[in-house]
This record gives sequence, C-alpha cells and structure tokens, in this order.
Amino acid sequence: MLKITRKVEYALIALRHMQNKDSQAITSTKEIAVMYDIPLELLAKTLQLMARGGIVDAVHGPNGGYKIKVNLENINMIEFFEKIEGPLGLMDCYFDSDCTLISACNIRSPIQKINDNMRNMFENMSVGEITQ
Amino acid sequence: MLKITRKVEYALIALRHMQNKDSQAITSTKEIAVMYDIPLELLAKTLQLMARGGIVDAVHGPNGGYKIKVNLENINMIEFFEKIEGPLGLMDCYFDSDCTLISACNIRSPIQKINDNMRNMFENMSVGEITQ
DNA sequence: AATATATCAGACTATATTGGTCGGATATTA
DNA sequence: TAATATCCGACCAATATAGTCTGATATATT
Ligand code: FES
Ligand code: FES
Repeated sequence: MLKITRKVEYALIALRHMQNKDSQAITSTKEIAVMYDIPLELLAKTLQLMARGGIVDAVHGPNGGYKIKVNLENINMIEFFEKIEGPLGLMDCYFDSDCTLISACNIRSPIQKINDNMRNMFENMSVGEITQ
Repeated sequence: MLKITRKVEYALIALRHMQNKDSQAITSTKEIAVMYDIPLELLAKTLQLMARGGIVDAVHGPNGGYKIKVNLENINMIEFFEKIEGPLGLMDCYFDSDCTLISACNIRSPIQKINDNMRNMFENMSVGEITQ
C-alpha cells in the first residue's frame, strides 16, 4: 500500500533524462527505453499520457520524439500523478460512493483528514523539485 | 496507487469504536463486524495484528475480545501502518534491491526525497489524532 | 511516390497484490 | 465438559498493475 506505480516512475525517469539535455533537444522513446532498460511499449504509453497532459511536446515522424513543454517547477505532484494515474485518493469511497460500509462507517471523515494532509503535501511539491 | 488497504481501514474503524467506550470495556470481533458490516475473519486477523503489535490487549475465552492498550496519541501513523502492513515505502527498491533498473536508475534519490517527505508527514500524525 | 521511423491508440494477457474464506488449534469461562 | 472467544496459517477469489501485441497516423528521407 501507499505505493507509486511503474508508470509514474518511468515518467519521472524520462523527465529527468530530458531535463539534462538542451531544452530544444528531442528525445525518442527508444533512447530512454534502451538507456534505462525499460519496456518500450509501456514507456511509450507513459510519454503519450504526458503529451496528452501537456507536460511534453510530441514530434512525429523519423527523428521524432518528445521534449519538455512546461516549466516543471510550475507543476505540482498532484497534477502530475493525476495526469498519469487519474484521480488520487487514499480510498475509493471519495470517487464512487458505492462503498458498502458508507452507511455505518465511522472513519470517513477521519480518513479524509489523512487524505487532505497527503494532498496538501504533494501540492506543495513541484515536479521540478523532484527531478532536478 | 497511494491507496490504503482494507485491513488498515478496518483497524481504524475498530480503534475508533473502542475509543468511544469505557477504557476497560471489552469489545469482541463479532460486535464490530456486525455493527460495521465487515467480514469477521478479516477483521479478526487485523485485530490479531494489533494485539501482536501491542496496540490492543486480547482477552481469550467467552466474553473475551479486545481493549485498547496504549495511548493512541503516542503512536504515529508510520508505526501503525507498519504493524499492520509491514515495511512502508513508495517503491520496493528500498527493501529488496534486486530492482533491475537499479544500475542505470536516475531517480532513486529523487524518489527518496518524496519518500522522506511522506514518512515525515505520517510520523508527525498520531493515530489518536485521526481516530478521535 | 515509396519507404522507414516515430508517435498514437486500444485491446489483450500475465503477474502481483489485496480481499476474503476455511479448518483447526488454544485459551478461558460457565 | 461444553460453549465461545482469540489465534494461526493455508487457501481461493477479485482486483489492480505491468507488460505485450496489432494496427493506425504523421512526417522526414530517399
Ligand atoms: S469505508 Fe467507504 S465510507 Fe468508510
Ligand atoms: S527504480 Fe529501482 S532503483 Fe530506480
């Protein structure tokens, strides 16, 4: 529990890699996959998610690839996580409320407290701060 | 990702329930399972983990059950999580280091930063603070 | 125009983790 | 001795994550 996924990890690896190059340099999926020994297809999907989320720009065709689009200091970890993994919460009860416990549950608001603290922490943490 | 498990949730429900009773009152697994509609066997295992971890005291035999043993203000969420779920970390790389990426990995220390922040947050949060 | 190479997209399978069940042992009260 | 509770581990089921495959679209080079 409280684990990060491989997809998020691969995304961070890719960003950190690109950050160490000229800001206009283009990096292909294969370059990263080979260098860090990551499954190419999975990394590809991750980069596509970041492209869709506006974090990187995609360049099609031969010699294509990706480059960082935004200032990574201006994007916080919650935004980042959610672009890649969707809604973030300690429990599912906060998204779909078909939780069978919900009627009797005595810890819904207590867990909300933990959740708020966690979100708060990640909101005050920028991607750039991590990858630099 | 970054989810809490049912076991942890059931543990919190149980503690919160017991906290609202006389400190010497004994609460059986069944009482909690019925009231909150939780699978009895699973809740039982959770309470056993807490007993083993010294959070609650077990009373065997008929009319037996559990009661809270320690001051919940004096136990932080990391201790609590780890008693129930074992070692806590964003990735497995920090426990067993047979991670295939480890040689080339460029984000081991960055992720360590996130990890430290998260641990720090949970260390400064007591169980009592949550359940009260 | 044809070809090669890259992103894009979704369906699919494999694996790992979590959630829940079952059977039986041990302790204790009545 | 019978009833009821914790204890313990093996087991199965459900879900989530990780990874694969197939094919489409875009673009640079020949
Ligand atoms: S667990 Fe779903 S509401 Fe408390
Ligand atoms: S992922 Fe295991 S070390 Fe970076």
